[in-house]
Amino acid sequence: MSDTVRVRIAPSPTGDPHVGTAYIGLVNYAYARQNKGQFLLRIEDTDRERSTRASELAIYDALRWVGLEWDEGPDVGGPFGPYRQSERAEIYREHAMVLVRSGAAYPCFCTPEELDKIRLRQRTLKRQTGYDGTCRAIPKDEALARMASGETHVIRLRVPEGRTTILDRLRGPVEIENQQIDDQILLKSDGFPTYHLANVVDDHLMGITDVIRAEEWISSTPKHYMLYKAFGWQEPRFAHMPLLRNKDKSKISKRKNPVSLLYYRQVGVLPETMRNYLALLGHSMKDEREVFELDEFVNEFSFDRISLGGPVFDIEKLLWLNGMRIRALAPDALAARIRDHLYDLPRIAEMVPMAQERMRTLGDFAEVTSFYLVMTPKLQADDLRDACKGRSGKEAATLVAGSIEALDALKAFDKESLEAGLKAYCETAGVPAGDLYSLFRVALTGRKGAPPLMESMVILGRAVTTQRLRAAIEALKVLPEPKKA
RNA sequence: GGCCCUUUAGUCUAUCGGUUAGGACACAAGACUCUCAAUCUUGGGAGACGGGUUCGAUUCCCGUAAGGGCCA
Repeated sequence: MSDTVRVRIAPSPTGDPHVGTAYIGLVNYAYARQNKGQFLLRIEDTDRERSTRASELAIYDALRWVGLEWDEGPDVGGPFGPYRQSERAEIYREHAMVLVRSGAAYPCFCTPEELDKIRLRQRTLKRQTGYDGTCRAIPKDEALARMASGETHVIRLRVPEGRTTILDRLRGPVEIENQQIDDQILLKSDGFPTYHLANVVDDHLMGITDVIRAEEWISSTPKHYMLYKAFGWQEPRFAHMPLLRNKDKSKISKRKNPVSLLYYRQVGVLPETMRNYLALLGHSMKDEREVFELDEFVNEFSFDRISLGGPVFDIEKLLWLNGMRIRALAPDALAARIRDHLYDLPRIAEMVPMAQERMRTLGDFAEVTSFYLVMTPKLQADDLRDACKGRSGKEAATLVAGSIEALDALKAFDKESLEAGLKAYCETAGVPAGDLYSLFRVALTGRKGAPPLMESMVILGRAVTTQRLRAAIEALKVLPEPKKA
């Protein structure tokens, strides 16, 4: 292993770029810079169904926005590429074969039906479920021959007896019985690798010295140790950072929190606030300073100063910090930032079609479009009440909640998709579309009269739209019942 | 269900065996102010529980509980 520190983040390009990615990225970045090492970005797009190019580009955009520059990656290149897993399929296949030949892995020919049967039997016997190892016993020659004949198979890791002890820099040794670990699938029947194989192979081939990732991976680390051992490779050091949490302490999720970096950017959180705030979670500076710059964090970051309780992502404190940082800006600098954020021409141009026919003076533009720009429109109880069209607040809340799922299911967030998706939802829910739209209008704009809905949603974007709908659901749930006339 | 991780106020955290348990957000009160913010001052609020170890535990060990993650 080389002396220079090499670390990486490896996000999957599915959905919006996530605050968790920025959080882990920040720590990796700080560690790399502090040690004069390299910070790499690898795109884990082996899930061909869900990975999109748009999402990959959004990751670049969002990570650069928070100020994390990488030394090697799909877009900037580097000596250890390609850095996109979908372009490395052959490498994984070859490595899987190495393990099959050495006996550390074996092909499994069991069909899904057979696996179901195994599971069912284990369940009725109240035994631990998992692969029973049927194909382990197939002699290597026979197995190789069947593979060569084109018989459908996956490749599984032959998990040895005994126990595995991993070393986590933050927790010390963690021990686990190998029995707990299933014979992992390394290569799927379509020839694509699973996370574990791809991850270990890439980390090794890319010279990664330190794996700093989220705690959710800690229980798969023993599998990774086994793989390193099977290949005869030195494993990197591991550090598992605490997981960011929702208010209810569950793993941070878009159902309960805005998690898209794009959301925070759009709403006007400064990038330096975002990285400063993330640096406050799970780590503290020596003098407990809370407002500081990236380079200070790079200097002071230490694994010794990490606390392991999963921190709740608190938007209140984020906004307080943002206010502090806004006030600390020189007026000229702030002016420029506001101009870039609010009055950049493409953005205005997007809103003009909504505003033009509603304007008598130029100044009216500010009024008409204010709800696009504000972080949270104020919701009047009366307006919500009216928008319920006779339903109770709770019923309306359920209706909106269902519509969010319909929106989530949309691949594209454009006018046509929105219209089709919402219409279909209303039909299955047995609700006139107009009723839902009234709720949407108030939820999204804080007004009863506003520019066209679908277009407005497109301008607001997916993250802001869903966040506002969720806020409206909360308001609807506690909506006082109307006084009986 | 099995395994693993975690545990200081509503939230983020300091403390690396001896402190009146410190700071920050939020909250409350007051000051300033045409108002609202901002700012300043003040206030309430914490070591999950039970055992050990020790002269002494928030701190070390064990158990329980709770929360979380992963696997199924």
